[in-house]
Amino acid sequence: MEYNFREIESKWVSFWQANNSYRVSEDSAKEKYYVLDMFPYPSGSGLHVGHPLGYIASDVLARYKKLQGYNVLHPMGYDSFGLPAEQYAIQTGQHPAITTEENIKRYRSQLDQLGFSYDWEREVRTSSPEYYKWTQWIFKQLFDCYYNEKSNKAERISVLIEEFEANGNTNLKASNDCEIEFTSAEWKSFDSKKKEAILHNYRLAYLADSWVNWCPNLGTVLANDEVINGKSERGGHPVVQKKMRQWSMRIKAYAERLLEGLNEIDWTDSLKEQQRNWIGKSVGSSVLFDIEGYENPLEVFTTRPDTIFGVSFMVLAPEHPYVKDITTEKNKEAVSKYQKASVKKSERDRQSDVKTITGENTGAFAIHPLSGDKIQIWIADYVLATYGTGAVMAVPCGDQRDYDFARHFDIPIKNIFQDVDISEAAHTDKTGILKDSFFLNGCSVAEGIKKSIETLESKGFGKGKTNYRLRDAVFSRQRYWGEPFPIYYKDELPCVVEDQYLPIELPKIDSYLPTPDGEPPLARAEKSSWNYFSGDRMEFNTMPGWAGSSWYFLRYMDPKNKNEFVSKSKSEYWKQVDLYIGGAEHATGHLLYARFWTKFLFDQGYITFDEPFQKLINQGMILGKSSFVYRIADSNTFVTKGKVNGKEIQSIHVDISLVENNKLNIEAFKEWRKEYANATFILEDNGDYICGDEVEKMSKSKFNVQTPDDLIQKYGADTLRLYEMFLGPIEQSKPWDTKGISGVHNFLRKCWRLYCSPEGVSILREGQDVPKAALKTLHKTIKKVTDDLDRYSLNTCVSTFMIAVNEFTEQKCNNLEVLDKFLILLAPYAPHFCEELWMKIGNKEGSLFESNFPIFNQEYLTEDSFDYPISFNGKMRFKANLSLSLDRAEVQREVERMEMTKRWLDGKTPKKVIVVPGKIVNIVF
RNA sequence: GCGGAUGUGGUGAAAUUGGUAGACACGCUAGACUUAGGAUCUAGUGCCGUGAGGUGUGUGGGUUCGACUCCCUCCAUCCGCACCA
Repeated sequence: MEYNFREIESKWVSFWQANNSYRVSEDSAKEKYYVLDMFPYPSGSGLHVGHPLGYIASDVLARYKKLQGYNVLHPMGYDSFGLPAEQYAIQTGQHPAITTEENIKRYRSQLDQLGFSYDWEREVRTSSPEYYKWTQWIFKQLFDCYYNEKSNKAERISVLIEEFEANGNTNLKASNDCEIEFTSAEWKSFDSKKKEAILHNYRLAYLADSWVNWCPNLGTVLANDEVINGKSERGGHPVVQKKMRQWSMRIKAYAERLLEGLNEIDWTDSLKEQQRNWIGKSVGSSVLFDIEGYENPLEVFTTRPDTIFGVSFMVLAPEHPYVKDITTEKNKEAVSKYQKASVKKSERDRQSDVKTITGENTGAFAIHPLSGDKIQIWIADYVLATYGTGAVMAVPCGDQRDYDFARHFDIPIKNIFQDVDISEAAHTDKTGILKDSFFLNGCSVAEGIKKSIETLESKGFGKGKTNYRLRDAVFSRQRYWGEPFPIYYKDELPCVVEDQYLPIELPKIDSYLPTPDGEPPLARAEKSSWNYFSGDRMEFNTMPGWAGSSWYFLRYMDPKNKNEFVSKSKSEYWKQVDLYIGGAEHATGHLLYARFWTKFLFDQGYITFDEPFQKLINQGMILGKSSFVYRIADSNTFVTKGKVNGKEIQSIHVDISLVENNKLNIEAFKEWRKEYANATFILEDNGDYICGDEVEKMSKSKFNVQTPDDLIQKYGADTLRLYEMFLGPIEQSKPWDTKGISGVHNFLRKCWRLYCSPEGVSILREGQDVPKAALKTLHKTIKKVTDDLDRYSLNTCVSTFMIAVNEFTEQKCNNLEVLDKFLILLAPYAPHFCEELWMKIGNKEGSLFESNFPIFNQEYLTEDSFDYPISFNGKMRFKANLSLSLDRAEVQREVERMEMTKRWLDGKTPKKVIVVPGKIVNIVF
């Protein structure tokens, strides 16, 4: 074999390892470039072909930037805390650390096979104590900070305490859930327990009794982004609402900055839009309604305060705290029945039941703050307790949901829009002129909103307000395999562990299940099993999966630092990630949380940038291509695709390893399953059995999973790298189909022949006169590849390489100078292949990657003539080679003189002739 | 329902600021060579038509000398959100 990829690839992998070729360090003489992959969870099944897509892309770009002279940081690590290892531990009793270690080894060997240029000395693992020490440390900083809305950043709790001591909390503007107001004197009179409880309402990491998504099957709570359509993201188990004391992160405080920050970063619109949606900002007003015979006013949030005179009833969430107090005796029974029913409903049920209108009248009345009218108060579960104030003012003429509710329960509908018919539906557009609205009469929507807020504020019945859908993130999990909290309890009061005792390591326990009384697994640990123990007990919860992944990109900069999570000088050198590649499924989880932590660390001055990922590319999902055989119903006879017509058949998934280019390997198929051993076949006329195919998600049950290992075995890593890039644009989802991989492999072989004789000896010559054609091909290729890489168009580069090799082959090019440069162009894609040829053609020492990326020179591409497409009425008819020195008029004259032109004009006179020099001629007649 | 993305040959796709639609591959057809290999080489391959030619980038319209590209309408597929007040 001429091109022995197996030998070559293992040779260069060991060379790179032996020479530490990819070790990087800070170098102020060079400009930095930080390329990052989303690190994987090391699962037991290893890498599938979808993973490397992003890794190959980032590796190509990392190598390209390195050749261009950048100091490239390109690290890799493992998000190694996670459920599967723990589930496995529960089943087998084996410590999850052991399983994790094994899985990581497998991942590492798969990654090594692909020839990535990672600096493995910088590897991080979220589950290693050296790493999670700093996750715990960051948690401590969050615990010790609150969000000051005046300075618009996180500040220390000590600053807050000073403020409390000086002024109480009356003038404070800070994100909190504190329900009481107190003066400086009152603060001082509180005992330490009460003080701590109050401070807790301000901390960015805090304990609170909150409604959480509880997944009984997983035995843990889940964050909102881990719940999809009422089921757990992992495993698809049902999720119910439960009130529990949990650690939370006050991410809501950052809602506005997380929203604004999106304008500064280069992410796709769809991703930014998803985050905007998730944050869910709405601007409006809060309005206070007095309740007849009740001391507290009812606060609602509305985005349409201009429609305040259209209010015809109020609706509270069934869980609203006022309900029990204000419901009249007569309505008590019905209301409490309704409440009970809605608590039982899971969020999923509430969602799927959008069409059914339900609700119950409390019998109480609110007083309209501006008109003084009496307004019925209802409860209904379309109002969510967790959004806004859990209460709405219903304006049926302007809101379809309120309209339907009013119709259903026969509540009067007041029309406050001029010349608008609301007999069939509400007027939901933000248009129209108000009427029957006192001082708002004649106002447009925008004027009405402004004026109504002014009036409400001046009368003390409300004020302008912005609401966010984003909720604080639950931060504890009732699990073993996660970061322990640096927290112990004294009299059930949480206390932080001093820095010197970090990390708090996971203690040994006898079983990874919850305790019989429902405590998390850590409650099983003996006091002596903890490497640090204080107070009455340690925290039994562990941190969620997103804790470690929210800051790992920073640790890569300084992975071995024992004194800081990252040194200031190193984070100042490497700064943000310049290019981040990974899947879109992290839109509202990891990518939001990482932004949040980055902003926090920025606020506290630990880093100098507040967005983690400047440019982000979402690689598309790789779908599987399944193959089918067609069995004639109730028989053991299989009919080829071309002869199915009309027969009654069953499609059966067949393992894709038995199929090549839709052609079934019949012998292998017979051996695949016992029941097929005696199968008979109806074949195509040429004797083949052709399978059907369909694009589906990759899954074991569909026999369409493709691991990179087989392909590397068969074609080599360089072929796989080129092929994955060749498939299409990186961000597009596409079916995985090995059909076509041979084309890419053949390209490498053809390229090899350009450099070497069949014996593997270089056939290149140094030439004094470099052929013009070869130079032209080379520089055309340099230009195209550089441009394409700069716009992340990785697929088109591969075509460009193919064209170049085709042209060089045709030119019989054997010029060392030209082909030497071409190797550098190709090297980011096929590093082993290029290193080998680079050495063979005479570069004896070192690695190709120490050289420089070729620079494009226009000189070699300049032509003196051009093959003009000559079109008539916009249709290209023929081509004419004309000198580029001709001006418009001269070109026109030349073209008009031509025989072909006369023929196409067919005696008619051109009305107009458009000449774009160097581009096109268009004759209009 | 709202928001985002995508629609180009038998297949993956290309066409970067409007300027030769289908590059480059796969597959297929015919042929050459070879020890009948998944090797290599040659020719062909959007569709209709023997041909000249016609036609063609999801649909219908518009702007333009010229539209895959810009504008409007509709359709389909995928993704996200969804009683959010």
